[in-house]
Amino acid sequence: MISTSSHVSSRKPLSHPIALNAPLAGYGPVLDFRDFEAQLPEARAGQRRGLKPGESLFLQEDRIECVYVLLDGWAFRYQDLKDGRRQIVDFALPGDVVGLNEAMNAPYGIEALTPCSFACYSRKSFFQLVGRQPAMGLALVQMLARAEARAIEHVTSLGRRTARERVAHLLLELVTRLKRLDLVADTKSLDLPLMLSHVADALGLANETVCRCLSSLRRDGVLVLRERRLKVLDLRRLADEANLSETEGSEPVAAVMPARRYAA
Amino acid sequence: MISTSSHVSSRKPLSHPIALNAPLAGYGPVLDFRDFEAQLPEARAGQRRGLKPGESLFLQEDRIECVYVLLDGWAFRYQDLKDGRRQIVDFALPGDVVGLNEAMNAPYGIEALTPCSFACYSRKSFFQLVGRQPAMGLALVQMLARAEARAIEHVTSLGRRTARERVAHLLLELVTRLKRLDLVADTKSLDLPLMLSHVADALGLANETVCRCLSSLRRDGVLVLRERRLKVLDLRRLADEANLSETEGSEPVAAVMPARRYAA
DNA sequence: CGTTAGGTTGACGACGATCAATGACGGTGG
DNA sequence: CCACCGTCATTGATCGTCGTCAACCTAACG
Repeated sequence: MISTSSHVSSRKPLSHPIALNAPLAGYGPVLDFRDFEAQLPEARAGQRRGLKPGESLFLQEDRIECVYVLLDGWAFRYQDLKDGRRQIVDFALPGDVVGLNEAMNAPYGIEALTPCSFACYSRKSFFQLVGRQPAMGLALVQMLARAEARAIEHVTSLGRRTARERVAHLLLELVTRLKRLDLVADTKSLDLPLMLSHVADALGLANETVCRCLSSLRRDGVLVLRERRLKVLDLRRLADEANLSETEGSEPVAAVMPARRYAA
Repeated sequence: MISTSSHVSSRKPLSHPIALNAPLAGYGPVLDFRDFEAQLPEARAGQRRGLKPGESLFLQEDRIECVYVLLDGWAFRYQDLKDGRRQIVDFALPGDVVGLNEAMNAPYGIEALTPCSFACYSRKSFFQLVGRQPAMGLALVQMLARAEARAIEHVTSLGRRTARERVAHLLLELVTRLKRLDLVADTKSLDLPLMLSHVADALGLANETVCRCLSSLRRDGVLVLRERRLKVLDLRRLADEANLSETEGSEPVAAVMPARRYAA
């Protein structure tokens, strides 16, 4: 494991529960569906579903009836090939919604990376509830937009980036998302509940290759991996290593990462 | 070009314009947004935007205001890296909607592959119109679900399939989509307005590699590429070559492809 | 005709996969 | 407490797929 601890701190609640006039701009305060859940009257709260690391929320091919909001923990979506190889498609972090726009049978499975807690809604009640909270409709669109942007970046990574760039890019993405969610205490140090095999399966690489890339990034002073805890020493460098797309370079990354160089 | 002709036949209208009680099942009759457009009273029709092959609807990084429905032609979404490499993220076929859930700035550009015609709507009026046509809300969700499934397959392809498998998989995907849209006259022969470089950029390969894969698939009797027109000789074989995901094998593919073996 | 864009084929090299051995760590049971 | 085991990380050696470079071909077009 890159990280020993498989727990993810439950975050602090927002100061004011829901910003009703959230700006449409993509990079305003983050609304996520944990707020949605917090807002609901008791009776409306979704049924809970807890998962231990390694357990599945549903399997590829399962008929899925529900929309799930990940309240706490990390999970991932994956797809298996007939020949047994696995591809991790996306990581789900607290606030992410899964099972939203599938047809009948999910083309992927969901597996917990840490202990997870999901809220489950029938499609119907989910949309009813969203309809009742106008800000949540907006949040939903924003979330889908971010998920799609990530999917696109993922395709680009696998298609056009070297192994080292892919690793750097994934780490950068995760750091960025965690920051958005206020899940990183310290800017530089964070727990990723990932094994080499998860990173490898996400990036279309072999475990050994990921290991070598991490080692070389460490040798080059970009990060430290000690006692199974990842410290990013130099975010700017990491971004350089990631060979970002033209869009990525500009706003979102910059907005989330105050340019912070060597000087501690 | 794999295909000489860059025109795409405009399809026949549905016999009955909109099936209001479309089954929720993913594989019922295909509703697409060309119907939506056809249904609108004159005054509501979106403004038209025509594109010639190679022209862009918008560029990566552009602020996009509109939702676009592709009425006719082929286009593709792409992303450029800082070092100049390009990745094609997705192909858009008639009936596809683009620009739907972006935040402010598109993380990708759109370029026409054939002469294209788009209908443009402001976000607001698009959602109003969709709200007025209940079946279209359903169609929208189905379309998004299919697009997401494709994105996932794309990630899996790039991550875990060999060059040959990727090429077979892409061809299969395109054949399947064209059939769904009634855009293939003959089962076995079809025009793909693609150059090697498009396939290569979509699959994260070099032009030469794509060329070699196509040649070898031809040698092996899976397809024919004569006078720049692609004929698929053996869909079943093609599906075998594609190393499908566990889900893909079953329904959607099978439903669209009547099992058709060697015997002509 | 010459020019150009794109397709095809071969030779070669590099990046990353695979195979294998070893190390580090945690858990379990004697 | 220590021996044993299983899981995962690490490192080295070798191999294969695919990218790169280069030459040539073909078709379209002025």
